[in-house]
Amino acid sequence: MPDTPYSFYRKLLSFFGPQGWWPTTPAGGAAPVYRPLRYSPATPEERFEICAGAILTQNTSWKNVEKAIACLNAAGALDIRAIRRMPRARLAGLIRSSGYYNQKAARLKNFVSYVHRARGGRLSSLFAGNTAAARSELLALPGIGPETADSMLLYAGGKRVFVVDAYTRRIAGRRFGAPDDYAELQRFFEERLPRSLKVFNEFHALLVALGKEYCRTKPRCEQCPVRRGCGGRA
DNA sequence: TACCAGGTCCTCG
DNA sequence: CGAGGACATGGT
Repeated sequence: MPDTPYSFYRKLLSFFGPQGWWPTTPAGGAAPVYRPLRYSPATPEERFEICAGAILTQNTSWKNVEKAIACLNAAGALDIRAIRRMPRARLAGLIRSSGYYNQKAARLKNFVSYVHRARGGRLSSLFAGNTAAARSELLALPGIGPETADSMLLYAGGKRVFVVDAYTRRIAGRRFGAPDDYAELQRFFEERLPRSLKVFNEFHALLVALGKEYCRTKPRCEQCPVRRGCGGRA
């Protein structure tokens, strides 16, 4: 019997366990850590770190991003005002390990100026209001596309938004024959899942876990923990 | 050595 | 509108 998106989610959760997304740096800590079973960021600092991480991880492995975040943190620059005041070239140096550092430095600076100018320096004001409106404002910023915006809304804002990434596309295509287009694929999942922040939070993280280890470009179906119920389409 | 990684934007045809 | 390229580091 083929899985529904929700039964598929439950299998992934029981195999991999809670993923603790989005990782953030503990007070006094050196690098981000995963925090299982917390589905909304507690502090404004965590919210900002998540937004910054969402930009830094664009088409880049999280390992490289962790280093960049650790450097920012060590420089006292995991902070809206600090980044707003920092020269772009210095910021680029701090985030060097995350790749595309010139672009990403510009994107980060654009993001913090927006938060300063339009949100009085408070990210919470962005997430406190209408979600669709917040999403539009984010998408209007240079270097923030649908996945980055939705990651911010879900993991920094605690909004019930389904995040689509490359793994989601690959897995949903193979398993469900789901559409490839961002908005259509997002709706595919949102229409078929319970209205639960936990499910949206964990599901995306679990798809990344499956995509990294098993449902890769060259899939490892023999070892896949959820091969039963998989259509195995292109 | 190539290829890939928790994308986005720009340019062509 | 869709394909193709630029952006860049670090791991396998």
